[in-house]
Amino acid sequence: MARTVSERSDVLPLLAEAFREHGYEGASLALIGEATGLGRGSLYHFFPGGKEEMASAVLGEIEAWFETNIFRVLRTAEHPENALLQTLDATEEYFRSGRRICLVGAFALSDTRDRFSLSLRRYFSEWRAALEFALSKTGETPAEAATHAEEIVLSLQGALVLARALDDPGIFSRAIGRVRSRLPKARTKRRGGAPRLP
Amino acid sequence: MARTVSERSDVLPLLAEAFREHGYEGASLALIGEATGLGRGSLYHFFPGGKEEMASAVLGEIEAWFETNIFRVLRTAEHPENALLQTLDATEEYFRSGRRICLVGAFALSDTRDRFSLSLRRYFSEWRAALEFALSKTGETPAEAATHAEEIVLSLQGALVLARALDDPGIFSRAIGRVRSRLPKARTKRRGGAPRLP
DNA sequence: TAAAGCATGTACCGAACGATACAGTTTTCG
DNA sequence: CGAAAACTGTATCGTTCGGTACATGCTTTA
Repeated sequence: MARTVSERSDVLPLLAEAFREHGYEGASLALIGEATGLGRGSLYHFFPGGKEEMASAVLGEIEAWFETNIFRVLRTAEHPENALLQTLDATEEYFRSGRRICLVGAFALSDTRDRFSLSLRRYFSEWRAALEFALSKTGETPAEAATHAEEIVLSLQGALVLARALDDPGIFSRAIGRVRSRLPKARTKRRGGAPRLP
Repeated sequence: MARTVSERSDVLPLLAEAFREHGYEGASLALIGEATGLGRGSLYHFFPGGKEEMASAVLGEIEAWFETNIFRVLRTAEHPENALLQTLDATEEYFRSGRRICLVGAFALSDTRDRFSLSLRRYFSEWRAALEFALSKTGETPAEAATHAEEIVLSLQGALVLARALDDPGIFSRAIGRVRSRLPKARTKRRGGAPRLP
């Protein structure tokens, strides 16, 4: 009765969506099975550790995505001003302009926080550190950069909460816009090398 | 086997604490019974509607507290600048300087959002509206006041998320401080009567 | 003090939970 | 081809879930 070959990585997005919609406790195995199209057997084949391993894997993939598309970009950019704008765009797209919640933030406010505290800390502190690094490269003082970075992460998270509660994604877009407008201005002079995204 | 007379209002804070710690789904009746010291019988005597009514009552009490201590103060203050500072202090105290999460925010990010969507909307929109009103009375333009109010609520919520995730209450205190410093300055001149704003 | 009504603890219910066992089916590869 | 490995659906485990029933005892009224 086996079906076509599935890969663990294939079900991760579906799994993530299920946890996003229902939370850790709320996502029952029946629900997860429905969301992924997999039976309990398959689920436990891919994730022997059960529900906890499923959530852990989802968090891992989220971290990996942010590491690739946000943190690394901020850390390695030649032009930090452009990198900041670029990662802000990527963030807005990732959260579907406020229609999608941050699973990490949701976990942080739930009682699953303790279970995944390491992942949660890493996610937020890396984000903050990467922003801080890029901001300080734009010429902000260490103190300014630290405060500014913290405020950016916090604004995005708060905007997601509010957007969700008021069912108004515009709140998130506006918050992103405000963050963008407070960024150090990018140099207008474009050097000949490899121009960053427009 | 009855014990001393309890009042419904007596158990609400304990109930709130249980929901804060474990979330709606995570707070089982066994846990709630333990937290409140009440058996299922008493619980269902006070809250015939079961768990949903318990959570509803808790949200109601939270709303009432904010209405009294925050929203009304902002709406009826003679000196909005002072009211803003005062309610900010009250907010910091309420959230125990970042050590306590916002149950309403937590609910907003969980799958219980739909169940209590009305309460969640009311809480945040009243908060925002009250801030907006007070800010516009300080002389901010309607557009400025609206944006500013939204940003304050959002910052506080985001700070609570971050403080929880990073286990660093200081994040919340710093955020409050930043909000405070961006408030329109209160007039130092104190007139005897009831001074109106220009 | 006796009746009345409220408050409470205990036992219990069916349903759903997370998890496991296992047989059956497909894929892989020598 | 044929055996080993990978995969998946079903049945079922023991537990816990939210919720109910009810007898017992306390507090209040008279």
